[in-house]
Formats: sequence, C-alpha cells, structure tokens
Amino acid sequence: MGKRNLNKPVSDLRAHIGFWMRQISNLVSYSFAARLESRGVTVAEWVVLREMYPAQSVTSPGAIAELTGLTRGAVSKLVSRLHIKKLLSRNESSQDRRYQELLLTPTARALVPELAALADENDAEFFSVLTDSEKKTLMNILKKLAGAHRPRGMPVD
Amino acid sequence: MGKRNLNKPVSDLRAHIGFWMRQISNLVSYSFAARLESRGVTVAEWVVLREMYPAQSVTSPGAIAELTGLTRGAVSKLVSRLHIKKLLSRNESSQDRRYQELLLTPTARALVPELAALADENDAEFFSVLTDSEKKTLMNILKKLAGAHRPRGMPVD
DNA sequence: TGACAATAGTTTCCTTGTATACTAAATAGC
DNA sequence: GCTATTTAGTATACAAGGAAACTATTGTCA
Repeated sequence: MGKRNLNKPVSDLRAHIGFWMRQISNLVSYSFAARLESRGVTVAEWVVLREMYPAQSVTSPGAIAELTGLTRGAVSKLVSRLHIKKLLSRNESSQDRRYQELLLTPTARALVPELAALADENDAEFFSVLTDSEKKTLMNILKKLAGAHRPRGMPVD
Repeated sequence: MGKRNLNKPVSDLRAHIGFWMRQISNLVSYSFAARLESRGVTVAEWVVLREMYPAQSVTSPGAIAELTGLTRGAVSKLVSRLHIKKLLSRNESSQDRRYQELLLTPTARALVPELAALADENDAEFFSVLTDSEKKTLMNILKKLAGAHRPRGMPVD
C-alpha cells in the first residue's frame, strides 16, 4: 500500500467557465478598443453614445445608468469625458435643477453610425472562427445567463 | 411616395456577442469577488496564487506573466500586494540578480484549496441555469475562441 | 412652514488591466 | 575587456468599474 494522495483536489483555473469568460471578454473588448482608437473614442464611451442615439430628445445621466446597468458614478465620469470631447451637451434642467439634460452634438450623431460599423466589423471578425450555428448558440446562452442574473432594469433583449 | 428612411441602420449594442460577453464576464467576476472577499483576497490575486500552487519550487514574476497572459506590469503590482499580505516570499536570485524567486507561504498554500472550493462553488451556482449540455457547449466555444485569439503562450487547456 | 427623507450628480478611493518609459543586470560581439 | 543589446522588474499614467461618502435640490408630512 503506497502512499496515496491525501491532498484535496485543487481545481484548476481553466476548469471554470468564468475564467474563460473573462479571457474572451478581455480579448474582444481589447480588439474593439483598438478599432475605436482611430475615432478617438473608448468602448465605454461608445456604449453611452449608442444608448443616447435613439433619443432625439434629451436624456439624463441617471437614465443612462438605468439603461446600461452602470453606476451613476461611472456614468458621471463618462459624461464628463464626452462633454470635454464635445460629443454631448449638458444643461441643467429648468424644471428640476438636480437633473442634467444631455443631448448628442451633431458631431456625435454623425459619428455613431461609423462606430456602429466598427462594432459590427469587430464582432464579425472576432467571432468568425465560429459557425453561424455556434454563434447563435453562444448568443442564446449569454442572454439566458443575463436574464438569470439581471443586475438592474437591464432589458434582456 | 412617403418619406423613406434614408438613415444607415445603426446596429444595436445588444446585437453584438461581445457586448453580452462583457456583461456576463463582469457579473461572474463580481460574484466571485464577493465570495473571495471573506478570505481577504481578490480575483486577480487568486489567479496568481493558483498558478503558483503547483510549483512547490520557486517561480518568477515573468514566468507568471507568461502563464497568465498578464503583462509584467500587472504581475508586478499583484506580487507586491501578495507580498504585503504575506502570501508569498520574494527573494533576489543569487544566480541572476534580475530575477526574483517567488514562493507561496504556508498560509497561502493552506488557503489555495479553500479558494479553489469557492471558485468551484461560484462557477457551479452562476452557471446553474444552464443544462450540462449547454455548459459543455459554452466551454467548448470559449476554448475555441481562446485558441483562435491566443494572445501569448497561453495554454489552450 | 420646517424638519426630514429621497433623489441626481460628483468625488474619492479601490481593483483590474494596458502601455510606455525607466533602472539594473546580464549577455553578445567585436 | 568594453560597448550595445536584451531581459527582469518597477513606476507612472490612463481607462473601466464599483462602493461609499458627499452636495444640492426637491418632495413629504406632521
């Protein structure tokens, strides 16, 4: 009877789905960031711009936080940067002076479709190793997970 | 002939797999971070600890960077924190004084199996909404993507 | 009306990560 | 042997986030 292994089995990093999730997420974001750099915009900024795009009318930072699932603190910083970059206007509401009325500038409105094209391109290229069927499966699984762990009023679709 | 929509279609954020990837990745990391907090360790620190665990012998920061795919700068900061937390020892190599010989402390070696259990727990719970088949499919797709976009000498498995 | 609570934004501090420029040490080439 | 390059690690600056504490404003209710 040799010396048996009495150590608890210590599971490997790579045994966890979460680990791979983080790897891939970082890679795809990194790849996207590289494309966006040519337009002087970051990934987080793109998200805000895109969420503001449909609203021809005004929005507020709080509403963006709601929509994106980001904290108000995070949105506050993003809005500041976008304002400095002259991609949105920020005006105190006259009704309620706690609110800020945000509006994309014409520059930003012209930019968003370009950025959207870059996003399409990035997604298509990054996931091009997958078959259409795999892509669909992946998307469904991700949405299912998002639905199960919905943080805030995030629309599932 | 009414006014037709001449705008380029601007694709939605949620049309991109990368978007969902980022959402889920953030959620699962956040959930894991919450569990690890009770042990006074962060997710990034866990990764380093786990990678150092098999090496009963010494490692170096550069080797960890290789293994994890992190930059040397990132590893440098992590190693500093782990050293402060007395979870590893750091000694200048006598052969080559550029190298640091890293070794987990007994405390850390005792901690790793506990942390691994938390990781197992977190992964199991977070992905419990998926069927076994879905989990396997997801894992395969993620590994396939990692293989295709392998950043540095990352082992695919 | 006057105190208190709720709400919108900001600020500060922390973790995670890259990039870039730096120091110190070792190796190569002449 | 002495310069020139490579290599290991550090430092700094920035982006992306959350948490928590703060300010200012508005709403509530006794």
